[in-house]
Amino acid sequence: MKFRDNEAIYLQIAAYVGQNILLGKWPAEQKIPSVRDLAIELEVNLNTVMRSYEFLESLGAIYNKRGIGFFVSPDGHEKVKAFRKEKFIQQDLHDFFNNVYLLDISPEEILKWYQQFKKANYEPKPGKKNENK
Amino acid sequence: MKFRDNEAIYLQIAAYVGQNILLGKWPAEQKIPSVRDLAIELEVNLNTVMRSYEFLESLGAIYNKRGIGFFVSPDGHEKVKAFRKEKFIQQDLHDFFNNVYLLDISPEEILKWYQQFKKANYEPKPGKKNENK
DNA sequence: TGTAGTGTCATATTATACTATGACACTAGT
DNA sequence: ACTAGTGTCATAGTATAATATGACACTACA
Repeated sequence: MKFRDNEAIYLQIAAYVGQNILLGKWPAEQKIPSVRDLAIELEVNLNTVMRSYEFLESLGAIYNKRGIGFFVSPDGHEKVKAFRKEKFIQQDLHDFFNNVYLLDISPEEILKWYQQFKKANYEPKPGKKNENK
Repeated sequence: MKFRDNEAIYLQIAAYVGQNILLGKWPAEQKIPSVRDLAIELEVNLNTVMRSYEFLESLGAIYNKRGIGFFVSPDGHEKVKAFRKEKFIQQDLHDFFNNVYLLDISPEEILKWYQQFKKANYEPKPGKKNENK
């Protein structure tokens, strides 16, 4: 997996897991990949994934069954959403608006780009099957 | 100065300097604070500010006069704007839209918040003078 | 010609993230 | 009972950011 260099890898992995929960790919009570499997899949160290899971567990988004693995909490979806919204409002929004203002970008242009974004990333593509992986 | 913990301090300082250039507070050919002065003002180490200035110099936004100090490049405004726009388009925009989609926030709400942001941060406040510091 | 202000360089130390590796205990299923 | 899969713990090593200091060369100016 490709990682940005401006954020800790374990937080990007937590965001990746959170996104799968938010999108419903990993529903409540479902087992998520083991720390070893996800480490191999994302090509990072086992300890790094463990740090991500510890973080998500501290949010109450996932929980652990001894000897078995990690599972999405019954209210995992809400927990992830609450955390992301908090961060979004408190941090991302201000920086984003500041850039829009300083770079002199019109709100209309932003709206247009957003429509393109949705189409490109979340529109059902009729010709494809098995988008999961 | 308060720094976020999710981005290197020297980059946040570079962004701070860049913002002053974009806002016209520090026009072309004007001398910017010495590494020592800015280090004291922002309560960081001298070396950290030097790293910020090296970075901005590599962008062509500022340049150095030996023994005197750093100055805003003739096209410093454009250089800063080009860099920020590139980063904005390539990195920030996708994450922002992704959050808007996942958190189910309406574009109309974003627009409303943006108007509030502009009023709160960039509207001239009649009662105040000497906003610089 | 001092001297204060400037950037520059070198070294050492601390903290954190990430990696690498080995060992251990718990659980499920054979 | 054995075994495979799970999380957990401990230790060590590497890289980077940030700090703390001291020393040096250049420039402007009194």
